[in-house]
Amino acid sequence: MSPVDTKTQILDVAQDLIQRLGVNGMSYQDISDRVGIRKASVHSHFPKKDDLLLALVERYSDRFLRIVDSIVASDDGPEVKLRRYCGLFEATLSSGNQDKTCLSTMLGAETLTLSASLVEDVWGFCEANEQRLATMLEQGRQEGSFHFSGEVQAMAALMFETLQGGMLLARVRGGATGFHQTIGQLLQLVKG
Amino acid sequence: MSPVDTKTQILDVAQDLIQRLGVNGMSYQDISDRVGIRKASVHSHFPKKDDLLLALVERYSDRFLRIVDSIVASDDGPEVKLRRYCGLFEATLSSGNQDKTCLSTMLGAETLTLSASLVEDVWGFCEANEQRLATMLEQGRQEGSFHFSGEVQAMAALMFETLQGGMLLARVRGGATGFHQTIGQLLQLVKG
DNA sequence: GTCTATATAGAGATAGAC
DNA sequence: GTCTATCTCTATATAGAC
Repeated sequence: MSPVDTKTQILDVAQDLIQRLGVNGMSYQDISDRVGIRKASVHSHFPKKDDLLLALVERYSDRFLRIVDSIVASDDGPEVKLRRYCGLFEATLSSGNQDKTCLSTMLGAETLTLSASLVEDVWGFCEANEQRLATMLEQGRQEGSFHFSGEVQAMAALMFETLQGGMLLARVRGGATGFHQTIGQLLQLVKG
Repeated sequence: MSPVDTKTQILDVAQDLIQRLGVNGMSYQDISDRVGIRKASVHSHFPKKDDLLLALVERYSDRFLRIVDSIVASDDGPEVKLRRYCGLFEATLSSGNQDKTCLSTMLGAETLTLSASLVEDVWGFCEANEQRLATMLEQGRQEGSFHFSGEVQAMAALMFETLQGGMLLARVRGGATGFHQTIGQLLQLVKG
């Protein structure tokens, strides 16, 4: 077994490709080229593309939510927590080969071309994020540092949607400056 | 010439397919099937896929911004203007075969697989929308009905990003209820 | 402008040898 | 697990007849 086993390498490469090009903009050939194996070998690990995608979303969701939960559970104040949470998306955008969106952003765009179970998993990831956001917003309200109007749940959903849309637009604009500005604006709105 | 000429039919069908499935989820075959002509005939109108896409974005942008400008120029109050503007995106989501995103949302996701000139046109569309939003927000501030904190330009960008992200998420959720709620929340934040 | 026919390339996927 | 080889389908695109 190499330092990183092939299955992991396949997932790593696939994730990078999908976050940048989308599911329908990437192929098994692209994966095998980068991993340095043959297309058939990729199929032996993930027979169908949907198998790969399901495994990928599960891994991505677990990893991401684990980090989010560590932020929520930390003893930072609510505002710092929100900043750190938003920072995860900024980090995604600039990581690796650059210009990556959140996996759920890309799969969200391609929803109508994906299997029902995959969409369900993406939905679960989004729901989980909104729940974590709602928790942080609730903490800030009770603590007295957040003063936004409207329901906590609605504000959480809005924040997640803004982050998703912001990542898309950052790539169209060709830079992360606008996305950074949006996050600043978002936090200002939350503080009220 | 039929009541609707073929070139227009091609653009109509292509737009519907792309707004739902994306550029990379749709083909010339799909278009020709629905228009009722042969694939080669589609190529005679738009030799390369990029020709079709450029024509499509131009038409979409012109039409959409024309409606937006009529809203901006109307004698409605700033809040009604914003509501009407957001209503355009809600209408898109529910129109025709349902589950459509804004064209720029879909092309934004696929940015890294598209030609530079096409991305530039998408960028222009987004910029134009943010400008119109900034105008409406500025009017509301001067009139005294909007009290959000932060720069007008930053708030305009945030609004557009939220609408784009909201359309994506609406499809993942399988309904427009959440998107409608988000627009309500957005307007509440603007009023401050 | 639309058609038939075709070129070329790439997709996802499987069989079977090593 | 990885390979070669192959299957089948579909993609974009063009040539040339009607």
